[in-house]
Amino acid sequence: MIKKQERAQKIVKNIRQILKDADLKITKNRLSVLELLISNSKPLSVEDIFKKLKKADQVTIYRILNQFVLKDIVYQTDFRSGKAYFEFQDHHHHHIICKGCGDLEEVEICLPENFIKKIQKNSTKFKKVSDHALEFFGTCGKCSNI
Amino acid sequence: MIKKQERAQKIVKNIRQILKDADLKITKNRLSVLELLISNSKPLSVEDIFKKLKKADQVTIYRILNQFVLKDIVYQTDFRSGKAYFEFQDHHHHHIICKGCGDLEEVEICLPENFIKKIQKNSTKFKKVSDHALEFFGTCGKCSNI
DNA sequence: TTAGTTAATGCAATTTATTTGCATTTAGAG
DNA sequence: CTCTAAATGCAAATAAATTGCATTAACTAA
Repeated sequence: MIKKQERAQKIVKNIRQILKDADLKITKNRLSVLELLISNSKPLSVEDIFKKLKKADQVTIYRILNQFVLKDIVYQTDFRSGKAYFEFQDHHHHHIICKGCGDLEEVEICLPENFIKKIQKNSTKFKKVSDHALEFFGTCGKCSNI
Repeated sequence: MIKKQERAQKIVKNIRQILKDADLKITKNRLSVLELLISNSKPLSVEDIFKKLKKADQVTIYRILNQFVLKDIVYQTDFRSGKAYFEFQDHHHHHIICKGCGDLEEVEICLPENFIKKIQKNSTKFKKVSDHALEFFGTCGKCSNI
């Protein structure tokens, strides 16, 4: 019990610190959105967050997430679904998404070191690559048996 | 002059063949959408195509593009812009997109051979990875000087 | 601790992207 | 050339995201 409480306090403390570090005011909405993203390992849509929180307006969630993305607190991805998904980035990773059911799995492998360097070298317009989106698509076990 | 005409005829012939191979009826709209995508090297949005063609309804363009994607004739990407972009895929490649102005450049490098294999091996849910989206983001020369 | 300023929020309305329904037209098989 | 099913255009609907503005809450400094 104590352990769980301590852990919870630690997380809350971290969340506050994250907001402070990003020069964002500490508000109830920001805390709960960030806490939700941290405790959920999967990417969440605005709708997902709205349904789980209930107290915050959908517009506020949009605004908070856009700020978080600008401040590099959360990572935004699209999975060819027509809407944005958001994820807390404690470690860089990618996903495989099922074309059938949309289920997803984390992929821990990332691009080789020299990959980005090579791209920067070969580019005429770009000197610096700051970021990349890499998503894999496939069919999961369940869907391939249907 | 003759050369240009011959080339044009050849392209048109190819376009017709592409549609036939995909079991799609040859219609004026499909021909012009596909021709536009082939002659343009850059990914185009529905709006882009609509403005350039003028004769086809926007809804028809949506429907045509969705069919083309299903038939693997064109490739759909999002560049974190909130709308879909479409590109004729004569060769597999990726892009760098400027965070400032949205300008983009093709990237010819692709994932190493063993990369996909490794992912399939490590995955618990997925046996087969059929496809991937890889986009790089950065700041182009023009925008980094502003 | 409190007053004051600025930013955050909620609500309504709008914009933008995409999809759907249905009547009309057209491509292509026979 | 005719017939049928699919393609198209138009209107309307749905979905995702943004904007304007009045109200509220968070931080700063006294």
